Amino acid sequence: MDKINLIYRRSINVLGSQHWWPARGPFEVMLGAILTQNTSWSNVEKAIRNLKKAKLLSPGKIHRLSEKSLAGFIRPAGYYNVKARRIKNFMAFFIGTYQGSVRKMSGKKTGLLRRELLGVNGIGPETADSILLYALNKPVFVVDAYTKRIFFRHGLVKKDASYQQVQGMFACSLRKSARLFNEYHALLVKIGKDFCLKNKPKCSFCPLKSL
DNA sequence: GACCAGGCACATC
DNA sequence: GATGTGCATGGT
Repeated sequence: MDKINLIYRRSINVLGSQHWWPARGPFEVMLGAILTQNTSWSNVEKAIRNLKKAKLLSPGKIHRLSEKSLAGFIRPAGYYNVKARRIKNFMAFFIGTYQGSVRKMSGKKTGLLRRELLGVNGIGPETADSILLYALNKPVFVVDAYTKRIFFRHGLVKKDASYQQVQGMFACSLRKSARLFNEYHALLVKIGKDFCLKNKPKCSFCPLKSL
């Protein structure tokens, strides 16, 4: 068995199923995907809570909200001015193209939709793929900083590997399943947070030790 | 106080 | 195509 499958098997055997994404419903997931850019999820939760408390958790309401006002609500998530602009850009696209309907958006072919998402200023490959996988249940692998770091330390990719290169590796080795991609990515984040830290890796406790 | 967190766009060479 | 920089809060 190849190493990519081996890492998955070992991770899920030791850590168990992770039950991602920690948000309620596809719309919150899409919002969270932008809010969590280079930011911990606990801060994202605070931002979403603020919007929820103000009863603003809908595409139309956020679309009508001023950028400045939105920035105030999402402040705890950091980069609040940039993210407010990015969220507004996304809502304009979501409402303009799909009338704010997750069902309509989900009906589009995955490849085309990915291109459209990447066309929105503020949505890059990871955010687009997070939306596709975690909000719309499309079989697209999400590559993030943890994924790259773990795979680099296991000698599977070069340090400067591109997003596409890493994503391609998964596509080659794994069956194309949203459920599997979801679980695998969630496990990598768990391992990244708990063991594969940036400067102080705790390799001796890592489930992937000796792989 | 330093370091880190589920990126991205933009400028510059 | 590669490399550098700004964006910002909150937890450890």
